[in-house]
Amino acid sequence: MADSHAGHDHVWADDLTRNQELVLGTLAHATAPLSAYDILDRLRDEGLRAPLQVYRALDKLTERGLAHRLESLNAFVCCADAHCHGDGGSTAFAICDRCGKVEEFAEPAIDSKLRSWSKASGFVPARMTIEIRGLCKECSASRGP
Amino acid sequence: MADSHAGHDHVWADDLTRNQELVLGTLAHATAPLSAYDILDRLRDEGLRAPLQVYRALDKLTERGLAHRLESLNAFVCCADAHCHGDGGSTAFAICDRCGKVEEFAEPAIDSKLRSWSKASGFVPARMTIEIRGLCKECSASRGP
DNA sequence: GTCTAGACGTAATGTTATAACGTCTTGATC
DNA sequence: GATCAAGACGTTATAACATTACGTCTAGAC
Ligand SMILES: [Zn+2]
Ligand SMILES: [Zn+2]
Ligand SMILES: [Zn+2]
Ligand SMILES: [Zn+2]
Repeated sequence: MADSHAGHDHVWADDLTRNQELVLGTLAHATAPLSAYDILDRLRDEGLRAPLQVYRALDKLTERGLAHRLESLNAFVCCADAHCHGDGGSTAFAICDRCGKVEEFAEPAIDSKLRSWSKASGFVPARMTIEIRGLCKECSASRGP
Repeated sequence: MADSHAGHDHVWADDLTRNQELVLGTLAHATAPLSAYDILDRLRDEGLRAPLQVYRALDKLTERGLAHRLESLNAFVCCADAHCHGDGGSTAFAICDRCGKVEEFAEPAIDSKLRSWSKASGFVPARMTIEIRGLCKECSASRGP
């Protein structure tokens, strides 16, 4: 095969490897966060056989901000915010415990509060995790007032 | 043994079980977060043999706010803030990637921002995770200007 | 005394993540 | 064009984290 990894249906970046594209594509089509093993299962037909192939791709994708790891779930989502990639600001996630839907949002005021606490404490931040678990609008509506 | 589990050196609550006291005591004496298996290893001499004994105690302790789970580390710490226990407000953690030290702090403004985002979005929050990874004051000082 | 709820002990298993090794491709350098 | 270095890749094995399932024991309610 001369032309590598053709057949994808969206381009996120021009220099992703085949495995990275496969993993990102899988995340993009998912409606809920996927664990690395979920992703692996969905890519068996594409030839992936080992967890490490997925973890390596996820490492690169999260480094570049094209995907995010949800720490409270040990799972991954495709970045939903074009402005988010690599702007250094922290991103927050609201995760529905019932349907799995994830909303990615930025609250600059939160980021700024965390930074000012850090500055005051002498702590040098490298990475921030902000996750809310609960019920999304639809799921809470279907459970009573 | 008539009098159950004597010999501890601090009382956090009057109704902890023996396993819960052992686990909380272990966390209280640690200088960095401990995984469930770390805790288990330190309690072999007290008779604990299985992970579940530790996980069950941790579940109860975290429910009551006497210990906290650090999601980005899959590890646990003793609660460091007497005001924190069960006040419903979210607690934030700054975790040093070099020495492991954890600082627990409350930023009501952050909590309030997250709640107002939730209200505006129709999301019903149940639990919030706020963790900053980086270098503590001492560790960043010993690494250059 | 009987019943029940909850903590406990144990074994087995499931899930998430990394270590260690060698190969292959690509692109720079000589 | 040969050599070299960096980095993606494939594979196996293993480590680290967490839960399911089942039976026992005790304390308190009735
Ligand atoms: Zn994003
Ligand atoms: Zn939902
Ligand atoms: Zn606390
Ligand atoms: Zn430190």
